[in-house]
Amino acid sequence: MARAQTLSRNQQIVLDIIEKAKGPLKAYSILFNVQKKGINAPQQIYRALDKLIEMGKIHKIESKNAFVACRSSDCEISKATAFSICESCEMVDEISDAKLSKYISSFNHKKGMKFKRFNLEFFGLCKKCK
Amino acid sequence: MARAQTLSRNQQIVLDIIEKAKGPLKAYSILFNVQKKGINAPQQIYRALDKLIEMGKIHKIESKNAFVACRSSDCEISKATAFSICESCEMVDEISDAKLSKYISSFNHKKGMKFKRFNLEFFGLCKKCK
DNA sequence: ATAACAAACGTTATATTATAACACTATGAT
DNA sequence: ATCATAGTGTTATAATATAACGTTTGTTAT
Repeated sequence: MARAQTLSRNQQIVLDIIEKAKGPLKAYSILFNVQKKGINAPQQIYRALDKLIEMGKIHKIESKNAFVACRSSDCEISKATAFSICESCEMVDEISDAKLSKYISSFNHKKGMKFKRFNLEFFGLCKKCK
Repeated sequence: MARAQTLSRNQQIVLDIIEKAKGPLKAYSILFNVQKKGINAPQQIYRALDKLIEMGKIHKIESKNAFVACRSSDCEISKATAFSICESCEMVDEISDAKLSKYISSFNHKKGMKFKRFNLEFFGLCKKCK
């Protein structure tokens, strides 16, 4: 059996940094921030990121190649993610709206494809930047 | 004034390749395919791609760093894109479903952000791969 | 027609993002 | 104890994307 929720040393270090951050972090910026803790190579970061994503602890913002902590306790499996992204200040906010998520999840493609998961990214200007 | 819909030489070359392709193409695979036509550098590809995206002729599949031709004549401005992506064969299909698009477009974030555009990517197994 | 401006081009160099491969270590299950 | 699995550290390299510069072409206004 896989260890239930225990994080490995590197996973914990990477998660801590991402959770403390105000916005999305890039892999190499994480790397630079943890070199004092003895992590030296991109591989170590990417491996931790992969696992954290699998566990639903973080999400990747695909349009930015950046990573944010998951704030909505109910998406452990990360199969329905939605974000709002400010095109000016780059702020990212996770949207957890049950209705929206349910609506999209129940969408069925004509061509017979069954969806396991979706990712939705909204773009605009946040309150501040407007 | 910008030229209405005329494509430049490089833009046309790149668009042709993408339109002929059965699936999403990566920038460097486009590059390798057009070297015989005198395009030698990534810059030339990326510049064409940027313009084609602006014009709504192609879309970027963010989760794959790949590009597909736009098949739905009504998204010239590319502000509401949705794709289904097979996790096995990598097939990508543009979804144009007015109802879905309308529903998502009309979604308003609590935090006061006004959305200009969204991109939705569904993942699963296509008919063949199931 | 031509000057002025904007868009596109070609090129070299470099930055950024991500993975391959290999040997080693720690942990958990039987 | 031993076997399997997950995690680690490291070097090297692949893949994706942009910066910067000077030139050429196309469009617009005069």
